[in-house]
Amino acid sequence: MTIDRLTEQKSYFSAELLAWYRRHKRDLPWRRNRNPYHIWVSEIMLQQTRVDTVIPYFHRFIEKFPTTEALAEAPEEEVLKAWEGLGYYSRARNLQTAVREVHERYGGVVPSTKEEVFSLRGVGPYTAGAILSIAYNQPEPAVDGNVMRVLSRYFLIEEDIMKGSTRVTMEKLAQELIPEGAAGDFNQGLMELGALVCTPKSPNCLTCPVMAHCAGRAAGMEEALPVKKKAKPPRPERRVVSLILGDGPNAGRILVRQRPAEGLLARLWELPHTEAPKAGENAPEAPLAAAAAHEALAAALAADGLGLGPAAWLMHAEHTFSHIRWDMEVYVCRPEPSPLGADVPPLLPSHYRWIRREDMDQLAFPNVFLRILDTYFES
DNA sequence: AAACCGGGGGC
DNA sequence: GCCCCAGGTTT
Repeated sequence: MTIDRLTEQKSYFSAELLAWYRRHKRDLPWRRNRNPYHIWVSEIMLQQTRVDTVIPYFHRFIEKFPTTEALAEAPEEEVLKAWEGLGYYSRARNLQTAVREVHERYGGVVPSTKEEVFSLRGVGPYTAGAILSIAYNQPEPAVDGNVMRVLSRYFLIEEDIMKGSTRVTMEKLAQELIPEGAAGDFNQGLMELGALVCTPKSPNCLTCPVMAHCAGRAAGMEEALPVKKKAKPPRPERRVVSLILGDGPNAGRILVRQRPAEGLLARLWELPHTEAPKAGENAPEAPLAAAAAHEALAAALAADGLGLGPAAWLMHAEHTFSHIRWDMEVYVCRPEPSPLGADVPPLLPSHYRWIRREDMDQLAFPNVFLRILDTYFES
């Protein structure tokens, strides 16, 4: 009786990849122990974010919130500040929500069953598998972008990896491949191979531990895989931004506001800004007239009870999110002189605040506003 | 299934 | 400029 070819290809892959990982694994901060909380934090930070970006954030975060209890008890604004610049801020708020749940329901111990881990806020199929396999060495698959790329090449799978059904197929396959008793190392090896060898472009097949049985390589398809439908381009939005300098008791301060609790950049702080009138269909790239910019800004601020004085153009800024592209013109402004005199500034809605530059240490700003403020303060 | 949700690095 | 990254939630 002969072992069929697919079975041989699988067992070869499992054994060689595991051995390769144990020889080549990088020394990463979250690999220094098996603290489930550390593993968890690292996996949330690593969602859609590169290892090199995460490392300094991980160190600072664990230093500031060393335990689930510390994170559960921290003010949300401190957590957001620690996340500032990482993006996808719902990850931070969901993580704190989930940690509080771990305290209320599981006595502060990160649970170790699939149902319980998966039910935690911000923990989906990938992260649940990662926590269970890496922290608890349970034989659960952890299929991320790296794993889909590696498996699609090695097994020559041409399904669109953007489809949910493909991920399910990959999870079944990945689970079958886990060597007995080595789920954590194997899953990390799969991702490590994707990050270091089986890269999206120009994979280093000649150094790959499983090249000998790689069907994608044998077919000359490694560069064409995985098959992935193209994403829609982000829709453009033209925005006008105000950097408002205070006078009277607010001299030396700038006006900032906190974003709503839901939606884009939820609860982060920003310079007041508003969407500018759409450019005409026939001239979408025409520069926005200064007068039109001031009018839009003044109208938006008037709705919050603040009058806007003259404005001087400062800079252009662009920022691209996954689904929106902000095309911004920034103006330096003064408040409209108060009818009661400069010593009695008008009352502001509670989500606005006059701050000094030092106060920014306490508030989380999206990177695009940090860049604008840096430019202003350095000029 | 598609949209929403950031930001940066590599080429 | 484009891709895509140790994805999850909502609609």
